[in-house]
Amino acid sequence: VPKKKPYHHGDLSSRLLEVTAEVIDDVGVAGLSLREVARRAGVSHGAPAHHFGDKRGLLTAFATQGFARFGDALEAARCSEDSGNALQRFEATGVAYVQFAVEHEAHFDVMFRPDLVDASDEAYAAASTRAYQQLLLAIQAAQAEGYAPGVDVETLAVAAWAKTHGLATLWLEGNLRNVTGYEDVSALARAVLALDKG
Amino acid sequence: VPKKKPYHHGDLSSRLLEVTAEVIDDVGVAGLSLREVARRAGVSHGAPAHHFGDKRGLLTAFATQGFARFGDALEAARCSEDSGNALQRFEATGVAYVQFAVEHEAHFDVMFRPDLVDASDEAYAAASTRAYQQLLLAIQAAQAEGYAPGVDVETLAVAAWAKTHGLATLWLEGNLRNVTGYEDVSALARAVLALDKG
DNA sequence: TGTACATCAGTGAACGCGCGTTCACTGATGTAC
DNA sequence: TGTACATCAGTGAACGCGCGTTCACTGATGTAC
Repeated sequence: VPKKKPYHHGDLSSRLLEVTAEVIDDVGVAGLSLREVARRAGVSHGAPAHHFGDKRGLLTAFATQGFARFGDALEAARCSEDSGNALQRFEATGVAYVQFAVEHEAHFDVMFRPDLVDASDEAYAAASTRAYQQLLLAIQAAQAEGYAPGVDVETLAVAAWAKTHGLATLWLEGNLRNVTGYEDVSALARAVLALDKG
Repeated sequence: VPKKKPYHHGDLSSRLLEVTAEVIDDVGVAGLSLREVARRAGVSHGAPAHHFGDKRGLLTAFATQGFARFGDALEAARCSEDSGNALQRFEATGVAYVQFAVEHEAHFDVMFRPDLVDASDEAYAAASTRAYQQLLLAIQAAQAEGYAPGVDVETLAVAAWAKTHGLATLWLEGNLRNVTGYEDVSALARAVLALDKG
């Protein structure tokens, strides 16, 4: 299948999203500007508006891309066949949550920011819902195998979400820098998430 | 004890901190500017620099104030005599964490932001350490009464912190808006934190 | 194959804006005698 | 009580900056015939 022959740049809108990640890595979300993104993409400062309308548009597309990849990562963990039972896969999904945040900090920093993003955007909503579904499915599977019998799924979901999201944000903000005794974030996440086994 | 007679305004630096909270409530941390703070305090735009040096200085003082109040709130919950045993007080401390975040959103939004704050500021470091101590003390007391025997305190602390911090941030960012069946955040927090009892 | 035309990606000048910071100053307050 | 002086809180003009957005445009690409 031959790629669509693009116009001038080739594939500017993808490239702008890549550059967005780089800029956020360098100067943070707050420091991101359309003009800097354009500059690094080697394109005039008006170009991004052509593809994304405005700054919010760019960030919405960026967050959507993040949620798509996030959903993939969670699904992969949830469906992994390495671990025998559903409870283990549930834990692995939680670890994947934290790992994704650390490995894709730029995306993660924008994904949950309704102040920066157009939350009513259809693609955005769909991608974030799909990611959340992975968490729910992992919990339901674990519960079907006897985990937390009789407890409301929604409550379990909030608990799992809070724990992983809290770990991720605390780590990214540098608040866990003093925690010793763990090789990396994943090891810490594994230890923390294993606590409420059974 | 008569109050110190102040200079012109009376107590401008306290007032500036109050106004900072109002501005953040209205336009978010990202939208905060020294000029707007000065404007709302009815003072020239150069005045804040006089008290706080620069923007980072203002935010550092604001975050420090937040941590001081936060520490008080956690300590009050940890030492509350309403609940009989240490495990209950540990849970109450967690609920207080979430409750503080929701009731003092402006402060909370700045407290954990090393990108906005001078983390090496002594008063800031002291206030945040003190708050963290409350969490540790609550856990140690619970453990002394048989909670999570043999588990590393640090791991327990990270788990508790992650859970409460995650709840708080998810709630504040509006991500738990769809969760039904709970009267308010505190009820949700209570349910979530009660899960890993025993 | 060649030509005329339509499309649309990207340009670059221009706009108006609010910001943080600096700095010489004013004038209110407190203090020494 | 009164006067001279020192302190310092707050003023306001000025600076230079980068930003988001708009818009008439250029010119490369694709298409119809």
